[in-house]
Amino acid sequence: MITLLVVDDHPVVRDGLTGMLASDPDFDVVGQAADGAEAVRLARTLRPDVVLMDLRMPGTDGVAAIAELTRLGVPSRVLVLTTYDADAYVVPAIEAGATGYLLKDAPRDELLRAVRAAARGESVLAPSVAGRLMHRVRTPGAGPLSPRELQVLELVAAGRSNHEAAADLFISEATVKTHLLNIYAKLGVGDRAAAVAEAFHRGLFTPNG
Amino acid sequence: MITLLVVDDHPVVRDGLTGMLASDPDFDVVGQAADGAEAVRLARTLRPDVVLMDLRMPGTDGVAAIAELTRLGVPSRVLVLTTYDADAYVVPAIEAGATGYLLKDAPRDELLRAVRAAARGESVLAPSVAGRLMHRVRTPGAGPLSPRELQVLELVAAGRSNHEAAADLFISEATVKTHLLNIYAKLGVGDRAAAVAEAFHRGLFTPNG
DNA sequence: CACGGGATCCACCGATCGGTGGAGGGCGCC
DNA sequence: GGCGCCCTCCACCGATCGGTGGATCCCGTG
Repeated sequence: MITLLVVDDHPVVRDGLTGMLASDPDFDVVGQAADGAEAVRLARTLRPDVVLMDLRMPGTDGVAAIAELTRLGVPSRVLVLTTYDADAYVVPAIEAGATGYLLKDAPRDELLRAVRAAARGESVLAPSVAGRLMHRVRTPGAGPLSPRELQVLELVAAGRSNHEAAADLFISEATVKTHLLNIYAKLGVGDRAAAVAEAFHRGLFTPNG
Repeated sequence: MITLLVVDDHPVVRDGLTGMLASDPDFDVVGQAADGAEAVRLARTLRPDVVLMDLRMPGTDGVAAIAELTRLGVPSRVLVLTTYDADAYVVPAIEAGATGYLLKDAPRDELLRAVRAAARGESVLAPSVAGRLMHRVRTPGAGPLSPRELQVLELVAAGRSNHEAAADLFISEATVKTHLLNIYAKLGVGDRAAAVAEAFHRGLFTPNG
């Protein structure tokens, strides 16, 4: 018997997962949470075998929740289940201590197999996610953007010129340009427009009307 | 008794919706589909009262499916249920003939109420979606990008210079610049980087690793 | 302590871009 | 036919940007 905690901000998905898992007598969903903070609270008291965790949630997000569980030494295995397979989600989630990473378009039986595997402590990765990880280890110099670089890129995406961005950050325009050159190198692009596009592709930015 | 067709490419969501609706004796889920083409096929034969339709799906997407149902004169009401509330989805879906537009983070009871309302032929809109529509009517000159403009913007997002983009499209650089100026005006931005960001925000571009 | 990395700054140059103010042809709709 | 929209093209200018090749400071790790 495997006990589970289902974490997702969409009620539809929570119910879907719970229902799907309830159809199998091996599984017992002992709790549900709609955000990261609630997830940590419930995981600490319920101590489920597996936590099915979405990443993008209002308030405390999934990665922060995973890190917190790891820090607290909660023995539950965390299986990430999300729609997004962007770099910016995959790597931090695994670094934070996730046991597996699945995408929501996974078929029913694959999900059930993954939960069983996670309960045994095995690592389960969706194919595209695995590919992303391989690519990551094979690309050494392409580290992530520093916080400052991300700030600069956000301003650029907001239409600020180098000069304006410098004023916003209380630094010189030269520094902004240096940051941008480093950003281009890290993202493998040649200008600010492509850098913004790449930031969206990597999940550094999230589209929000 | 309200008959329903559930359309979503995620098995988890399909099951979640079906389960949620099955708990109420007024509803009867008579079919499920994983993409737009299947949705049209099933809707024609099953003739459900309401079609719960996701928009982003592999193959035929939701908007195309809605348009096809309208064209065929299928009497089912279509209630869009998706994660995305970007301009580029909302307006086309409603133009295509959707009766309502809900977001997946809607609570359980709101969803049930919306389905009943849709079955009666009433229009139901999520608050943020309604806001978008209001804004749309209040902003007259801000029409959508033309196909050509979208092409240009895509090239710019890919890091092409005006000169390179012109070569790609077999037009002069002057034309590319004209298109870009029109794009800036339509998107309400001042440079190419901000235009790319705005395109992602409006759902004109979709992030994809 | 030494090393590396992040953040800051400078001067200088050529290339590119944003902006103006036009113009003409084609297509669909009323 | 006229109107509007889309696509196309031109010349010119100032502002901005990309790129080079440095430099200093601070901080945390080994």
